[in-house]
Amino acid sequence: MEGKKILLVEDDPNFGAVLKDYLMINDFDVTLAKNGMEGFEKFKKDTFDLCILDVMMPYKDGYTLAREIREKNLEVPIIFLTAKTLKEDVLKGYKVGADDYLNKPFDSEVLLMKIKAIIQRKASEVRPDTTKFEFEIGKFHLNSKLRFLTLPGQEPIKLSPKECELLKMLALHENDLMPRELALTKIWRDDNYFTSRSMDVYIAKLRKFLKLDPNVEILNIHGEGFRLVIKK
Amino acid sequence: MEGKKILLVEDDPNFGAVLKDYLMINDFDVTLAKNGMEGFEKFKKDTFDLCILDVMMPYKDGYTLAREIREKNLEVPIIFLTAKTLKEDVLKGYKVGADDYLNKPFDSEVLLMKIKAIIQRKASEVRPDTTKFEFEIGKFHLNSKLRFLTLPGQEPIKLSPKECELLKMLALHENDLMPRELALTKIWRDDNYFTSRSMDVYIAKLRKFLKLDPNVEILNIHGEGFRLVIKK
DNA sequence: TTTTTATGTTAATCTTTGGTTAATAAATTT
DNA sequence: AAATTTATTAACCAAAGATTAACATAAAAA
Repeated sequence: MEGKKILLVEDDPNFGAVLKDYLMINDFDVTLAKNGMEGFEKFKKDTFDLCILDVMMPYKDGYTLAREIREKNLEVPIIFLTAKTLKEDVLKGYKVGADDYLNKPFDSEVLLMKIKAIIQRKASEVRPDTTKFEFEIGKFHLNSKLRFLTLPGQEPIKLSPKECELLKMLALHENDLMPRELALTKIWRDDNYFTSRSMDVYIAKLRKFLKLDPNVEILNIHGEGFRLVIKK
Repeated sequence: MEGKKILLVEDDPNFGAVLKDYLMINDFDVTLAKNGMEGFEKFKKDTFDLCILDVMMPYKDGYTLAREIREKNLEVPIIFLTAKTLKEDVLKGYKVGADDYLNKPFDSEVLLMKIKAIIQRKASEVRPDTTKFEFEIGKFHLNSKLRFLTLPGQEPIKLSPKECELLKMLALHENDLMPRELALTKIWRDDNYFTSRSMDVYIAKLRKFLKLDPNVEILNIHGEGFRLVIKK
């Protein structure tokens, strides 16, 4: 149970900091974001065991964020925090795929118990690969479990593990920056000159595959990373 | 979702009857017990998809009942109903292995949502199907109990235990990835270089058998496992 | 502009994994 | 105990995958 990663999205800075500290004292590795936007950015850049989302937030509320998170990851447990006790809100939360619901003010010990129960449950699930593994990339379809890339009417292209993981990571950030560092640390598990060059070789390979659809391309953002653009 | 069996244990006859009716209107098959004792008797006599237990009951309270139920069944989801909002009670509930917690009076629609969410979740958990022993594999028929692989008009092929288990595991994952590791841990009960090579030998044997139907083949997914593809 | 750094690309090399056959060992049956 | 079946291990080769080197170009910094 130690060192499980929690993404905490809470706009109230005081409450957020207190809750973060409380969770960290209890051996969780907590990342705090102060709004939905930031929360989603942080979610994309790391892998979490649990998300705790405040419902009421400016710009992007907890439900919207939850929906975006579910698009990228079908299994990560989500707990909502809310000041409101409105029935509609609770229902909305469950519909979006919440794992639990907690009214503010709540007892921190209860939250801790819920967190433990949920993480426990997820761990004990003998799971069929429920992580997202199918992606639409322009006219392409990527199945990252069976590792192939298909284009209607075409013979499927078999992908190597690295090709596949890299393309998947690009797809998870579609039309957005996929930082070099992210791919290197996640896929190559090391970030140095050589792994970086290796990744460039893989980018070239993917570009060759993706040429078959002129609306799809991988752009470089100098010094930052790559961007999979899909023109519609 | 229809026809799921719910065990409802509630000592208040009025409330119990109303809740039972409400759930039955919503297509659940509800068994009502009016105390912990009766609840446990009924639990043992049937198989339920969910238990809803009132916490405050004479003779045997909800927690005690939950513990007894957990002794018999580690899987079945349990929801507690309670009039009290005491923290200790909620914590106690989670410790006993509750899936959720609901304060009375509660909104029936929220309960319904929770029930659906919980049953959904359980349904998506895979249970390895140990019972199934007959498989159609292209033109072949596999009986993994008698360890026969038959092709219409052909002499049945006798399979050795390992051949048979491996083919069965492939068939259970038909057209999908059967991870190396899975077969090794389940069939060989060990995952090392030698068992892995042994498995490769068995894959070769199975391929030889399966050659008789050109629409069936075992593909390798490099570094991951194998895939039994059946072209239709 | 010049210099440096980052990226694009191809091909050669190295490493890991898998396919296959055959030899041995272990278990089961006769 | 001999024969037979089943399972493991070895050996060798092929294929797939990953890295590195080499050289080119593009972008940013000096």
